[in-house]
Amino acid sequence: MGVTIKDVARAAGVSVATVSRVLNGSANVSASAAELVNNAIEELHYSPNFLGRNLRKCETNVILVIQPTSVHSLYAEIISGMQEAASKHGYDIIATTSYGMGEHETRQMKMLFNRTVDGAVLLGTQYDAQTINKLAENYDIALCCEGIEGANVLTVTVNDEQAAYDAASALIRKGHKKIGIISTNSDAMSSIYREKGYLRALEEHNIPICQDYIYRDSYDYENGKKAVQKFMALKEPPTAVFAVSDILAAAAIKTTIEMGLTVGKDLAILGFDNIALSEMFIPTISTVSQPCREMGMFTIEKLISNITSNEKDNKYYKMPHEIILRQSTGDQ
Amino acid sequence: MGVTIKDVARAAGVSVATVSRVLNGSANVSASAAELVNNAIEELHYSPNFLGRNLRKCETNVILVIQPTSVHSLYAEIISGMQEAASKHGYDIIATTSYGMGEHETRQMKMLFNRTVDGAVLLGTQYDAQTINKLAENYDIALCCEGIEGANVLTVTVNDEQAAYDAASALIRKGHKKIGIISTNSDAMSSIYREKGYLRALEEHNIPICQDYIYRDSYDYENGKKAVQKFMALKEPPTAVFAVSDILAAAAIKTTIEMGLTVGKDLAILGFDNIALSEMFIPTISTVSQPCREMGMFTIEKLISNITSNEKDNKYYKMPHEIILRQSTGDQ
DNA sequence: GTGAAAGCGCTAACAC
DNA sequence: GTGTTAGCGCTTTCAC
Repeated sequence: MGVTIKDVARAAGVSVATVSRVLNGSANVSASAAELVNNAIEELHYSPNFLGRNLRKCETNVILVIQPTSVHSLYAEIISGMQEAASKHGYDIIATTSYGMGEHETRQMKMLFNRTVDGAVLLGTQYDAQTINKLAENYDIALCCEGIEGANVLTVTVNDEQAAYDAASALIRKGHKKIGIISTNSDAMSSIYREKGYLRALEEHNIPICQDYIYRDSYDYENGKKAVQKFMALKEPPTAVFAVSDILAAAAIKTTIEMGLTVGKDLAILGFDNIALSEMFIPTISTVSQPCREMGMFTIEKLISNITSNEKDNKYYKMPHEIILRQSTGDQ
Repeated sequence: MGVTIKDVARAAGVSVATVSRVLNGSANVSASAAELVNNAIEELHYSPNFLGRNLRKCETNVILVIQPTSVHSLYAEIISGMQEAASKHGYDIIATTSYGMGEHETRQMKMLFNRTVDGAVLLGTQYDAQTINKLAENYDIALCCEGIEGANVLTVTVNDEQAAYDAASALIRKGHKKIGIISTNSDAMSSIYREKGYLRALEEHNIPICQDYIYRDSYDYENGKKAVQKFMALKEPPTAVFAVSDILAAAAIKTTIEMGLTVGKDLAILGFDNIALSEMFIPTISTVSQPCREMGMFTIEKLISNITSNEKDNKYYKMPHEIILRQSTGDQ
């Protein structure tokens, strides 16, 4: 093994306690002793072994973030915000990817159980409310981006229902009456609530709901294509489409163009997430923007506060969204 | 603190050694004792504290991966391959993001120095060869995707020079003689070698090199735009462009279209990386594909072998690339 | 202001 | 096959 606190103590001619005090910035150490210690540290290239420290202190100052996928720049932004907030409090963020698979998630969550990390944030999870609630009894966890019905745990998301309502309303305001939705058949709350918001917008504007205008499948890129193909084969195809993700919107746009139609004119398309792609795409994609960095920061602030205090905040926080109209709805 | 090995031992009526043996699958334990222990573990919901275990064993079975950015699906793919290889050997991968900033990278590398992880992979680093070499004396590290001139450490990349040569040659084979390159002014070896490969292709095909056809700036999306604007303002604009990244290529494509030109016809554009975007984009982007998953897997295999053995493999491995021609070069 | 020593949870020699 | 025990590197109480 490498050089330990003992070696430093010996080299500096002080006790390990004094070295430890210097290491931890304790006030009770004389300037002369501190200098001896710091010189020894320098000389020996000493770096404290955190396994020892963490074991002793029963804390690691590390927070685990489990993301369902890492190709999604949405999560990258959120994690970036998390990192900023964490470092402000002396914490580190480490990220793993579950690929939406429970087995991976469970394996990664072991870092929480085996005390390798102090807390965990789940950006979408395979666990159900009951499991989450049981975990939350013993560990500090938070949900971000994706809530779970019945989970009594710190949660931070946008108001998906309202966001989708606003998105559909924006399309209605542009004169559309035949509006399709590309949704998912997953049991993800975000998706369900976005569908609800879409329906409420139609209802409140006295637009009859048409089941043919509702397409449900997985989040996969491919399904944006299938949805548009299905929609456009209808006798009365929609003139606008709301997709619950920008990836689906991108696929929808691509398919629309391949059909020889003009996006934003023949068919308006509006997505969700405002990922990097959305602004790069041709045409640029209208979308609902989530305050990613802020959500990440807020989640970590709250989680660290839960970790360090003994009164747990298990509230459900909803952050403000924003509708961004670009070329794919004929704007800009 | 939670329940410890002692609690389990007491509950099972055995010693901690026996519990430890069961935990670690040691053969020297009777079936009856094992059952007692397993029951106690179940009952108490015991999960071993890895801080204790890791401290004792001087290993964590965790490998740190530092990526310069997390919005890049290229890295996501590589890390996915790493995860697959790691779990095969009972290791976990944790990822952090440096945002290309040395201070972050240094802070994250502390996990290596303080023994929180057994090894580290750098997907592009701010460190210079000298620093890397010094680190490599005491720690197991690997470079993936981006090599460093003079670094004597396990490195896995594609053959950037040859890949760029092949890319430019593909354009030449399509009849282009006026070929621009959108490169970077960073000191990243990948970028430098891609430029070299481009130059060699022109030379070997007796095409004179034109300095006006070489645009250098940062990797930022914006610069793909600027490059095309500069190229197209020339008296003799290029008919093809090779960009050292797909992001730059995407920007170049977008700008070309905005200029009223047809990509693949008026201007052929070929990128590098084959990220998810490249196939989604309109038009689809011709590119050089790196074997991301394989590179990730291979890097981890080698790194774990370095960690567990005492003869270090510090070789530089070059993985095979592939040229993929799509719509942006007028193919498909 | 400083040192001695206990102990965090675990593994692995060693003894039986 | 099982238990006792030392000790991994560190922090922190307690004495002085």
